[in-house]
Amino acid sequence: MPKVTEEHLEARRKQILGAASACFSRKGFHQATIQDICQEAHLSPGAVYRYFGSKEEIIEAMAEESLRRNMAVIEAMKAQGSTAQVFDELAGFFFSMLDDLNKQADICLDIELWAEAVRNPQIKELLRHGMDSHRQPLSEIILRAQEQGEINPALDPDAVARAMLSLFDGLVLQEALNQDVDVWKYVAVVKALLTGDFWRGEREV
Amino acid sequence: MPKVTEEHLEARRKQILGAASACFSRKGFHQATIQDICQEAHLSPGAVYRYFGSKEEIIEAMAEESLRRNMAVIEAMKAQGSTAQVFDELAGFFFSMLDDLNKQADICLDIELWAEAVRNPQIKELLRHGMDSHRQPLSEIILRAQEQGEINPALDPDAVARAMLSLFDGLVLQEALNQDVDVWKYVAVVKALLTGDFWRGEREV
Amino acid sequence: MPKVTEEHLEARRKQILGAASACFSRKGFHQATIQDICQEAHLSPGAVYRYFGSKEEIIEAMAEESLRRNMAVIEAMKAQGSTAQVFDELAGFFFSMLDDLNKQADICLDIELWAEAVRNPQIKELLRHGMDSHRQPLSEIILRAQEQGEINPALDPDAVARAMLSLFDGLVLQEALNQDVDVWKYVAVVKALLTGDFWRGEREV
Amino acid sequence: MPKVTEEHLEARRKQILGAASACFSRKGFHQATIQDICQEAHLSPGAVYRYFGSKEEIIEAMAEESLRRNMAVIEAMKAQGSTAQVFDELAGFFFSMLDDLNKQADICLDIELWAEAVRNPQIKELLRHGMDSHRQPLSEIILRAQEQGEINPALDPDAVARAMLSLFDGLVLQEALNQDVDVWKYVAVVKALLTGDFWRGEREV
DNA sequence: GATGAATGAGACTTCATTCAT
DNA sequence: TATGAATGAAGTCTCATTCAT
Repeated sequence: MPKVTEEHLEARRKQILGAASACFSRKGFHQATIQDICQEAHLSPGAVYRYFGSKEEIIEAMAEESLRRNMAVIEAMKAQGSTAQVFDELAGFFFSMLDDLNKQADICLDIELWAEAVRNPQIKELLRHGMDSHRQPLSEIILRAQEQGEINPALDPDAVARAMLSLFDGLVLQEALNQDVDVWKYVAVVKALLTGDFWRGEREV
Repeated sequence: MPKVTEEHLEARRKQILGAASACFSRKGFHQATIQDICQEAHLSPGAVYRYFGSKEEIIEAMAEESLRRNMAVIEAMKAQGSTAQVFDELAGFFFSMLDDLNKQADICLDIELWAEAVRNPQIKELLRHGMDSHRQPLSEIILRAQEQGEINPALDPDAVARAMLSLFDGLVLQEALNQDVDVWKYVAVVKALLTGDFWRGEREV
Repeated sequence: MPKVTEEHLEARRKQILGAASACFSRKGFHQATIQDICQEAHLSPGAVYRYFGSKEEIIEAMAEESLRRNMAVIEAMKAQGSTAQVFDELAGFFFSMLDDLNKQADICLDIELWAEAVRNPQIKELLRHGMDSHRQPLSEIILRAQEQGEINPALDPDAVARAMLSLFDGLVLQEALNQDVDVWKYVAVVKALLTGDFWRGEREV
Repeated sequence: MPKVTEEHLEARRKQILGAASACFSRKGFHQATIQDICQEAHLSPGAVYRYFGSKEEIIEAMAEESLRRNMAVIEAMKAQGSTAQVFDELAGFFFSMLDDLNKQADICLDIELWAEAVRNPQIKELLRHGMDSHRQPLSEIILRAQEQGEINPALDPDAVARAMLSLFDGLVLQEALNQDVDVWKYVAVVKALLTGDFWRGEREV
């Protein structure tokens, strides 16, 4: 019955990855132990090692899953056409982070992944690819906006996309350090920056 | 010979912290071992433990030193008066990062600290304080610019400051993942965002 | 297989405590290493730490076990009625020490525990409780003998009990220093002291 | 100037041994560190190692000194003639222990030495010799008392001496475990045992 | 003689991983 | 498949001892 096995395998992997996420976000990759994960997953070490060859592999699988989640969000963004809508989507993106109960855990994992990427080429490649996947559609949107005279054509679309990603990742970091950050005010600033409402306050935000 | 002691003590601490920085940026806090640091510093474990009570203490001392360095930069920024000059200083800030040979190592350490802060209250407090120290002078500059009608008064100055910090930290992260990032183009975008040259390309960058 | 667990756990604890006893009696608590114990028990450090949280815990568990053994002996003593029988029991107590092949090892452990008690409140409490448990039944026997006019009623029963314990512990110490002590002659003296045959030799011993 | 050197050497040794006593009685031989002793003696490790070749040597020198002190007491005892006086001396011995402010520290050291003797042949030899030196004069006194018909001649004088030493060492142990022991009542019992006042209470104590 | 910084072997403990059941 | 006891390498830290000053 390979089908049962297949489903079972996938279910177990999810179970383990979920437990791993919880542990990693609580303790970090290198301070969470396999035993921690086993306890969280209600599994024995032997069982875990049936589905993953090493702790390293769990970390990588978790990173992939984490990126897959983020990717889905950006896919939605890409679908939109007008520049204005992109900004709304971006705002929506920020908002959606806030409503998620697991926000703080996800933030912790993200930052943990940043640190891991610095030294683990596998993870670095994953994150870089994830970032590229975000940046490229943004780049295209920018380019189109420049062609339509909406955005300063002298700017490098790629650099603009990078700046936009920075505005997101920077907030992630700030929330990690201080849970009291007022995200809505921050989003207002981001909108203002991108729409030209920042410099001289002629319009309402 | 107490005369030697004071200088010597400080020199050794620097020696150890330097070695620790190197190891931590290469391997991360929790994967770099005390032995690694000893080898890098050409010292024995016993010697290291004469100057620091634990690995934890080394990490914290290193974090403090790292923040002290960053702090100096922002002090310069605070001194300036006009809004335009602030942006130049900011650009200068970006530039200075590039000229430093240790850039990559510093970036790695920064990100490592972000991850550590998530779980180590001691480090979190340090980073939060460092960020506050950067944000507050920025906030004041923004506020002044708003009073002079240069910046949209509807925006929260604090949130603006946060956005500016994001533009910096976000670049740090992107450089960590990809050393080929064109910082100059990125800086151009940041300037455009802050000066209003972003939306519609009426002025030169 | 939870069926194995309970028995197995207890068996392993005993195995480890046995090995620990051997090592401790050979080298002392602070000079016997965990590695020594592991070798003696044919176990790895990891296995030992599955059953005891620390070396300290092993010492305490061993102390408890040691006292439990001694306690059993005194229980027998308590059961007897006449004063004469108490002395026979006491003699029996001395004898039983001699027949045990592990005598020397037990003596070493006892003395080691005395020294440990001086500085380890946990152990001190254990030993004190053990001594109290010996002293109290003795006290009662003395008191009864005083009421029956057998023993000088001016003496404090508790102090008498202490003196009797001293006669035992003192021999333990002397055997530790010199294995050639003639225990039988010593027991004869103890009997003489307690029965009044000491002063002037009117009766046989 | 060899004379100065000689005095100096002796003074330093005493200083170090004094500090060592304090540390050893507080922490035990194997948990007190050379650094502890240095701090207590206001000396550097280098200085200590000029006067003693190793920690081991310090322990042995301390043991010797400790025994020399005890020896002096017993010498006084030996001088007395009548059996009654011996008992008074013995009582005096107990009393003198009580008045000494350092009593508790000395008790700790004694017990520490017992434990050390179990494993260190040097120390064992020292203690054994110390005990023999106490036992022999006692033996002779007993023998004389037996010849004069005061003490049961069927008893082995040596075993009697051992019992008397036990009564002393046993109290040392009990005081170590419980500082509230009433030494006076204990001494009364010892006297009663040795004078025949124990069995049947015809006389006052 | 004295200092105290430095050494480095070795102690305790942890934890990723394996394997008999 | 699953278990969880066992392994043992490796990590952090200590401390007796040495030696340049």
